[in-house]
Amino acid sequence: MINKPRGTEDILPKDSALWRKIENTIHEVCENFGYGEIRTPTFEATELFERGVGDTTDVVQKEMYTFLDKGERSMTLRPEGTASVVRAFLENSLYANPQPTKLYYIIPCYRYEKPQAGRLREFHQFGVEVFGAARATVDVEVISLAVNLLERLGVSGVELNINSIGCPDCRPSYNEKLRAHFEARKDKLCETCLGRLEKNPMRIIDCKSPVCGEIAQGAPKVSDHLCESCETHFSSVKSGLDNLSITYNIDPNIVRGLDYYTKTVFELTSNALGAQSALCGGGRYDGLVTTLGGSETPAIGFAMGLERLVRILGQQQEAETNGCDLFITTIGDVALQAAEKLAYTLRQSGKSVQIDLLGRSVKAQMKYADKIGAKYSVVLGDDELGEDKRVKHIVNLKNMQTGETKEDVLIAELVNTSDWGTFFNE
RNA sequence: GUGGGUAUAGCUCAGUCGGCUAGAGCGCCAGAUUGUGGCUCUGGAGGUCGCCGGUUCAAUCCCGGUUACUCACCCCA
Repeated sequence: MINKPRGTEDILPKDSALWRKIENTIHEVCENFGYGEIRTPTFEATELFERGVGDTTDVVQKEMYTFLDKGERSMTLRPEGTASVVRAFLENSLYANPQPTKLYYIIPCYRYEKPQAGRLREFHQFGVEVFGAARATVDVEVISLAVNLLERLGVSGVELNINSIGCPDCRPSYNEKLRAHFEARKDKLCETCLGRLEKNPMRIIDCKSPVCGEIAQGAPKVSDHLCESCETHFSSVKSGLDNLSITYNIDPNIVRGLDYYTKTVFELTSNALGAQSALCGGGRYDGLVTTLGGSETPAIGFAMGLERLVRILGQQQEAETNGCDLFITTIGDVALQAAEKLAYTLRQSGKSVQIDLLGRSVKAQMKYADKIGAKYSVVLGDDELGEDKRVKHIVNLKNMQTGETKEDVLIAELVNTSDWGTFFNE
């Protein structure tokens, strides 16, 4: 017996309806907001993520599926979507189109992590990226898109948390103050935080170790050290959200684990998720396009975890059965041939029809029709076939919900009627 | 990568203070007079008791290891 790889999931027919509903809603919302879908490769040159995501991050340092291809090139299964989209934006010169460029994607991502509730090695993200627009209006639009998606899906109990983490103008001086603060207490910091001290001291604030957390309590806050431009940007974002009546909390501890973020960062969390409560995370990344070799281009985006969304919605609602419109019960092989033909005709015209595939008794076939949720059924046997074993064109149509039977229905009538409920005056 | 919990039928779980052919409920399949489902009844199939090793006359049960699942930490969606 070969099992699925650790941290992967089979999505079975009973769940795929919910997945499709989510995906369809995503396409609708993005259409309404004017975003175009982009599809990029599942694997990319490893260097793209090292430079794009940042080589100080855990994602790059220890969670990537990296391998050498037959040409000895280092390739990596994408751990997230943003770096690829930026690469595609530059490689396809999308900046030459009318700006801004508004993109979205639904993709599988791969991270070598230890699986847990809401965390898998292969998982799916819905993400949105906007290039070439620096104003707070975009931040608000992007956030409102995420909020509206959850509204349309009927996800409840979600909180929006926002913060600003500054820009290349104000971050260096803030980082110096932070570094000074932590440097003085260096001996108490955990090992990972010692590494962060040099490369990215802001991430120490995020550290969950109790000692580091305590030291971080007294650390200077980003919000008190924003430059004027970041300050006004952040307040525009806030008033923009107020304008749309979107409620939010300001959470100074959101720092984001990916190095590329600047200014606005935000996340949507749900209390229905357990420890991995983040449903959606994102923010502005004005420096990333330059890092990946493009000219200076402001950008913002987010990613939403689809498995986490499914987890919430799966708790909220019953899975629908796919059912079928008509089950044709058959007696004997001649009748089966007639049934195959009738089923094929009806299926061609868009009806969902099933026939017996196991050669079972009439009773067992009816039982099966009931179990799969057939709305109507007919029986095809000698009585319907006539003397020359050709179909006489008359059947009894049974309404499986009410048990009512409509006798002597012409097969032609059955084929030509779009709603069989009319046979029962429904 | 670190820590806790769990591992017996397709599913949810009993159970054996170590001892004859390992159980229940649900599900699946079949039957309850000949061509009609849902309720009920009867029967059946299905388990190397996660895997390897140790202790023992004897292990599904005790011990060690291992793997998987799961939850949490870290990190993140």
